[in-house]
Amino acid sequence: MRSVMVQIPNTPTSADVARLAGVSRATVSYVLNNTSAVRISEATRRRVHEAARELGYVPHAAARSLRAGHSRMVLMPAPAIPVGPLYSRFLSELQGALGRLDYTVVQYGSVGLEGDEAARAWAELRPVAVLVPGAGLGPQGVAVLKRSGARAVVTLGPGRVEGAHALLMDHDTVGHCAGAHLYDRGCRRIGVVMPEESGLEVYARPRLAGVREALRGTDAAVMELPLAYTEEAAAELAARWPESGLDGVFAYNDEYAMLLMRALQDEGVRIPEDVAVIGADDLMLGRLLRPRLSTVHIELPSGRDLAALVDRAVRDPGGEPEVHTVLGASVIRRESS
Amino acid sequence: MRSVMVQIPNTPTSADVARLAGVSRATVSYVLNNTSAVRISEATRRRVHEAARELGYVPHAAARSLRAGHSRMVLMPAPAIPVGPLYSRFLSELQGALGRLDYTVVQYGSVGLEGDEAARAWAELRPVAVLVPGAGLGPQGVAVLKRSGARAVVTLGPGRVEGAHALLMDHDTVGHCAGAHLYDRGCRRIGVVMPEESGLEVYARPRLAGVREALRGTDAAVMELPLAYTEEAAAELAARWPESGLDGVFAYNDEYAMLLMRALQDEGVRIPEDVAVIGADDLMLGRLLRPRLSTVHIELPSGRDLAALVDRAVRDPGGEPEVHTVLGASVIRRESS
DNA sequence: TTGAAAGCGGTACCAC
DNA sequence: GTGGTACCGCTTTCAA
Repeated sequence: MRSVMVQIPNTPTSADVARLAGVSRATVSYVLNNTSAVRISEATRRRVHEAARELGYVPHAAARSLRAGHSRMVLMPAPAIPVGPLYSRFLSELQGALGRLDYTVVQYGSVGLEGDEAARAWAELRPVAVLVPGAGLGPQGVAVLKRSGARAVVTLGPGRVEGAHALLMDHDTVGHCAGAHLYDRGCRRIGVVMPEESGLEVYARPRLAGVREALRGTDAAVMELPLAYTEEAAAELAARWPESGLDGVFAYNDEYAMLLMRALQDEGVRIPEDVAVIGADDLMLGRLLRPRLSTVHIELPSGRDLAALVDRAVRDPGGEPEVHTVLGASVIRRESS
Repeated sequence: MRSVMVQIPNTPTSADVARLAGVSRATVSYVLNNTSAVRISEATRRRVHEAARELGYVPHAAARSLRAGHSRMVLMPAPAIPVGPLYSRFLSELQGALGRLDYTVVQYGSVGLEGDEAARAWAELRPVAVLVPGAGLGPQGVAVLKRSGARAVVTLGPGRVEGAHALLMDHDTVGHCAGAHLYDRGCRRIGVVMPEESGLEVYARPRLAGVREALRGTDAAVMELPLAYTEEAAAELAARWPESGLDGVFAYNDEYAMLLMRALQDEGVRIPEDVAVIGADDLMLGRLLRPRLSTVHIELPSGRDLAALVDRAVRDPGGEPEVHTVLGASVIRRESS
């Protein structure tokens, strides 16, 4: 004896609530928003709440923000590639922190949209703030967003963009750490793994540059090692290893390091005696390898700090763009180097 | 000589465009939306486009959908825990497919919101469809969403919910595969790793149940092995291994399998001679372990199929909820079992 | 071919 | 204390 009501009822509006409670729409608004500037009798309050509950009334965010002239929506593009536990934690923390500040975090599925074109799509939602990881957003994009009401645009990536706040996450540092470490360990012919998977160049290039920089002016040579994330590619690379004469390698990250280490070991190359290996990201799996993997530990900014920056920027949109360097990198030496 | 204009201009509206182009707002709307029901002279078209470009006009999505009475927004909760490459791929594919069907995919940061409470928050955005992975959404939540205009609610998880379409991803199957395989390999005392990390019970419990089911009525015994994702916890578990008498273990997934294998090997337990190990998810790392890790390969539904389901449901909201079983599982035997 | 105007749902000012 | 009402930006009928 359920679902006697087959007809899907229209979405209830505040007018419906008002009618059912026998009051005006204004009163409904006052009650449901606890407007302090106006006093409503307890009896009326109850009637309104009761009516809203009965109808299952849910306010219409679009109507509200249209009227208010602004929203509390913080928009980020949804990551297109798998993100590791590090970044994932950071995201959760950020969402939690922004949520506590009463912002709504929304990740926009921007598959197939590029840079400033994406910015237009985001701008249609009139977010109060936009957080953009990676490069790809240009000054034009920032301008579009600001003109459409975004009070804060924050980039998280390698460089700063005119008009936007920046959390500089310069992966040069990561490569620099790795390069310096390998050099200290006595390596003079150093390979740097460059993943062939698309979407990773953003991190791979700066890391390579960092290694180069760390070794500039020394007697060490740097060699790029393009590598697809497959056993075959790794085996092929390992087969050519002896003739390469490499005595050290920065494997881009721990996962590529594991792939490469396995291939090298299968080939009879000894780690670290024949070649020192270091990864990055300090993933659990590095500790589980034998020899244990040396790695560059990366410290992302705290989600709470970024949330605070966003809030500050929203409250004072006129302020100078803040620029913070937030990517900490430090070598964790284990057994592979 | 840049930024002479310091004053932040107000967000341009279609009225501004109309004024600049010397036409009415209606005409602006016609032109920018390519309304076919009405013919606008080429000259006017150009003037409007020109004006829009010059002002950097971006339409206001909220106003538009308020007027239209519906949006093209497909909402999903943003994952709170790190997602693996499998699910990540699935998400990208889904976003791409929905994007091609002209939907906008938005992931709502629902950190700290529970089930039907979250549903209310989502409903405020008046999405045309809602996709909810996992359990946690009850019939009430579905009702709230539908009443607020969602034309399709799809759950992706272990069970179905009254009123919602369901993509049944029953992880029992995964455990069942693993259990049956271990039994076939001769195991009779079988351990099942239960991750202690929160958020994973949703998958762990059904997988355990699947193992139990596969072994029901046989002479094999099943034992739960709570395990935190740390080396210490794994070492402790491995230390107690001999007395446990286990000869087979389903390690929840490949990552926990790697953790456990390492601890067991460090303890001198031989794999697969002393104990057979199988993981799940068919991650690359399983192929890199020695012995190579047997695993349960999991087949998620195609993003395109789900996108099609959503589109169908949106076009025909009255239709019976579709229920599909979409989780394929098959054992990939390698060397660890 | 173009314009005037109503109205989507909510908020907040001003009367009563 | 409560109600009437103008208005946020956009679409779409109806008239001209």
